[in-house]
Amino acid sequence: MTSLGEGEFALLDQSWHDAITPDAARRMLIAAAQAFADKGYHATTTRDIAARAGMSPAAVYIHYRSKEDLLFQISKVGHERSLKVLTAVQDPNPKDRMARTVAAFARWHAEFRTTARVVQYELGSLSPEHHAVVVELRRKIETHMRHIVEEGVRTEVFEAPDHKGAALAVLSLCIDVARWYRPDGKRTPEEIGNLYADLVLRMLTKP
Amino acid sequence: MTSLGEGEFALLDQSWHDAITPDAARRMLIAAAQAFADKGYHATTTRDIAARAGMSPAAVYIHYRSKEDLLFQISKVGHERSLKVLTAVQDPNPKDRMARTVAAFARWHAEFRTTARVVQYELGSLSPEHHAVVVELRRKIETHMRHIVEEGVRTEVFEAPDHKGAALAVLSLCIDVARWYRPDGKRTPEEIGNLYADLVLRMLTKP
DNA sequence: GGGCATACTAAGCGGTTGCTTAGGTTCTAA
DNA sequence: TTAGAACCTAAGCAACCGCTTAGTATGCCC
Repeated sequence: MTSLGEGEFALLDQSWHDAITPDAARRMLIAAAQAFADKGYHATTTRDIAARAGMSPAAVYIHYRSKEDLLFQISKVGHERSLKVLTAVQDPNPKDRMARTVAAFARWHAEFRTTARVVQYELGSLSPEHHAVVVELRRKIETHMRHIVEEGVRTEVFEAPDHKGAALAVLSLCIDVARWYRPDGKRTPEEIGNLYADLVLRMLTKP
Repeated sequence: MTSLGEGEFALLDQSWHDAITPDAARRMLIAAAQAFADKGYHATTTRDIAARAGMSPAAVYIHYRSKEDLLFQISKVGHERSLKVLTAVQDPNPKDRMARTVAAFARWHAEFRTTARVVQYELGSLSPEHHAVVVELRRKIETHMRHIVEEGVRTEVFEAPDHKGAALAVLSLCIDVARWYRPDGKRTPEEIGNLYADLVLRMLTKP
């Protein structure tokens, strides 16, 4: 329901710069992402997207096949980004690895809340073929988190009766940041990441 | 995308029995709740709701002013139910109180996933007036959880540098159950409640 | 300058949307 | 037996949807 405009656009424009060209196509995609995050995919019209991008309704179809294609591009690249953020951390210490991973993943869901909301809440609107592509990326995310939990349990620093359930809960906690985070709130994305890293370590660490 | 039909309908019908009469109005509301939970408010048509309830499209408007009115009834009663579940637990021991509250709240979000999804993910589709009503109920939910955290911190069984942040994280964890829970999964709502109660106590308890 | 690809707009088409209207059926009670 | 309330349907209206078509402006190579 809220939009920050200038500052948020600049952040997203930079974020999508290497993935989407030319400029007009990227502007259209960012406009779509903001509209989808704000009102939801089905409540957003192609005229709405075009207006946000400062172009005519027909301009959408020069760069994209359909409204659903626009959603798929955002969802696919968004999922790839969040997977990259999750897997980027490498640390020999299981506790440090978990803490840094959770901090980065939770932070991403706050900082790139616009993209994250589309990634997490609009998968049901994808076509069956596109849905399958995205589900595969989500499977990788779950597997990776489960491995971090299991590494900690194996080295006896973590304690979890249900590895998969614990991994799911950790991911769930981070993902839900995209739902409640507001850019005008008093916690910065970095602070949220640190708070969550601390909470998760408490949750998992063997006493 | 999945629907269980018979069994789920019976559960919801019983759940809404005292709040919505007559029968036809309740059938319509349950049909709407299932459709909204399944596909989202904006992707659901009034013809779709009527068909699920086994009636003609015009029948919707005998019992409800508009499609948005249907959403408001579900959202309002749903919020009241989840607040009641949260506040029902009374226990002199802060740890037991938190454990039982989290277990009940998380369990509710699994068991009544259909209602919970509408409650948690469709607030943005309410009219400004109806949105305000629901936001007030949400404020009460947050306040209540913060008080439970603060009671534990005061009696020195919990440890949390940021009371409000911790309460938000606990609620967030429970709420997100509505997103990932599947009735055909291997964990029962009760098991999820117990798992989550354990995780939250570990998160908050002073070592 | 001429030929041509790229990027865009104005206008609008067929289909769907939320909702209304006019009318019919069933039930209760005097 | 009949008046009237409650409940439901068939048909359809105005507005809006995603998307297409026909045509225009701009830049680039020869």
